[in-house]
Amino acid sequence: MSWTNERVELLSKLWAEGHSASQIAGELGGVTRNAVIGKVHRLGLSGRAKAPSPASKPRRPRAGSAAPASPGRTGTPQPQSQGATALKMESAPAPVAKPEPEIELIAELVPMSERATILSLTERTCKWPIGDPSTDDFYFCGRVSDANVPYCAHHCKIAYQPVSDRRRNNNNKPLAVSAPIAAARAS
DNA sequence: CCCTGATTCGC
DNA sequence: GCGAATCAGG
Repeated sequence: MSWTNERVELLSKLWAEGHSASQIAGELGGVTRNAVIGKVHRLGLSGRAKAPSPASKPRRPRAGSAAPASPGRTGTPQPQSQGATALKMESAPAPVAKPEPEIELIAELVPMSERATILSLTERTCKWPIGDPSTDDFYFCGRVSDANVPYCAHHCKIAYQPVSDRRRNNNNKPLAVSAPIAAARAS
């Protein structure tokens, strides 16, 4: 697959929204996260919020051709950009930052950057449905979950509530009680 | 271990 | 230009 204008545009959009490279790769399809990262760099839209790390990164000395070369690196600072393409992207940095520190209390509020579409769900993403599946504002929680566990920690608490300890008998085993669908309706 | 992005370099 | 391999960090 090649990087068509549309794919590049979608890549730029998702990247700007804070999606991870793997998520973007998953939604684009046909590419790996490495491809996405590579493209992101080539497009020059990398380094989002990344301070110049102190000291590290001698970079791999991979055997074989050693390209020492690094003498005169002075000169052109590279203006970059020059979007000749017909991208309608409004290069709005939009700092956004991180606003919500407490997601716990807010029942169904997942940051845009973490929301998942049906296509980006994996074995370790929360599949808790949020919203009405019949509308376009529907999405899955998408936060990380343990392998093979369908929901993130937060939604597991909702999905697997103790069968109530009223019964002094015992049974500590968590039982699946209400289907998330019910909760989804309510939200 | 899982994940993240960053970088290099053969193609 | 592309992206696998690799690296470095969480």
